[in-house]
Amino acid sequence: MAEQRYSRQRQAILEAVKSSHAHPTAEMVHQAIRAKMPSISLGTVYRNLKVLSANGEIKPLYGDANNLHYDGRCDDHPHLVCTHCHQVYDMPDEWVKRLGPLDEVSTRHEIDFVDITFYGVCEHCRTNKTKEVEFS
Amino acid sequence: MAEQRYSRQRQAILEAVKSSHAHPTAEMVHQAIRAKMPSISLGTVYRNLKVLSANGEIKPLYGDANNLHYDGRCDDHPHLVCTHCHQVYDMPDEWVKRLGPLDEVSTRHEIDFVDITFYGVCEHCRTNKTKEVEFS
DNA sequence: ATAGATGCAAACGGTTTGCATAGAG
DNA sequence: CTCTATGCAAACCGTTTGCATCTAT
Repeated sequence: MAEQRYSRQRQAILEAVKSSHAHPTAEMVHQAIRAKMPSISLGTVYRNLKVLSANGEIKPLYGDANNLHYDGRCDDHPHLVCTHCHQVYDMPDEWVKRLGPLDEVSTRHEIDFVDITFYGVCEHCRTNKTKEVEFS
Repeated sequence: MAEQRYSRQRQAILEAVKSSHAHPTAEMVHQAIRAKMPSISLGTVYRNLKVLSANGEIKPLYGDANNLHYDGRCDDHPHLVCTHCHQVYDMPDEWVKRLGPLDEVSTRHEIDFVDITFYGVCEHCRTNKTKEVEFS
């Protein structure tokens, strides 16, 4: 791997993802950082989210079809994707443990990691029946 | 739900997804059908994949970040996404059963279904070490 | 005859990239 | 001083959409 420099922007992006509980998208990270660093470009955010993922410092979440989200927690745990508001929630890692060791899963394929994603209606949307956003 | 007509195109698309073991993307379905129905448009394929998903006749797979795949099998089973070739494989539903009943998962959120996706290197890519495609 | 479905092509939106410049080491 | 990272804007590419036409019922 080539040498890597720790720019203010990269630091801010890592910090933003780590400190957020919302599993932010690139757009959300960009908005958040702009408050303090107005000149940061969206392209820089995208580039750094890739770099940080490759470094294993953050984790991409594929569960929401519409947008790529990122998780500051890198330990293995499931998520809930709300089919109404598209928000992503952490779930207890108990459910990952129930699967047992990954090397039992297949002898033919090499399994590196699992993703468990629950889909449903989050507690907020359950009460706020008003907002009817379509999930596709 | 509004009345629905069973066009030749829709039939062909359903048939193509059901009969494929490759968890095809819209593009793949389009190519497959073009052989026998050269005039079918990609837009029609996209529209019908949505309709058929909404009908519950096929299932969208979000596990591959790059492309939306579709599964002709609608029963609940995990998949393996190869991080080298992006191919999607079926895995035994045993792993879903290990999670236990979904209504135990959360009392706060309403859980409707789970998705378990394994990531790794498929048996084919394991032996063909030559092709080094990057997964992002 | 009447709506739903199609083909075509343009538009969309999230993400990536080329390039000149800035800035970390 | 060197070479990675940035900002900007254009390009990309998978997907959606508007519209005139076709077709299943």
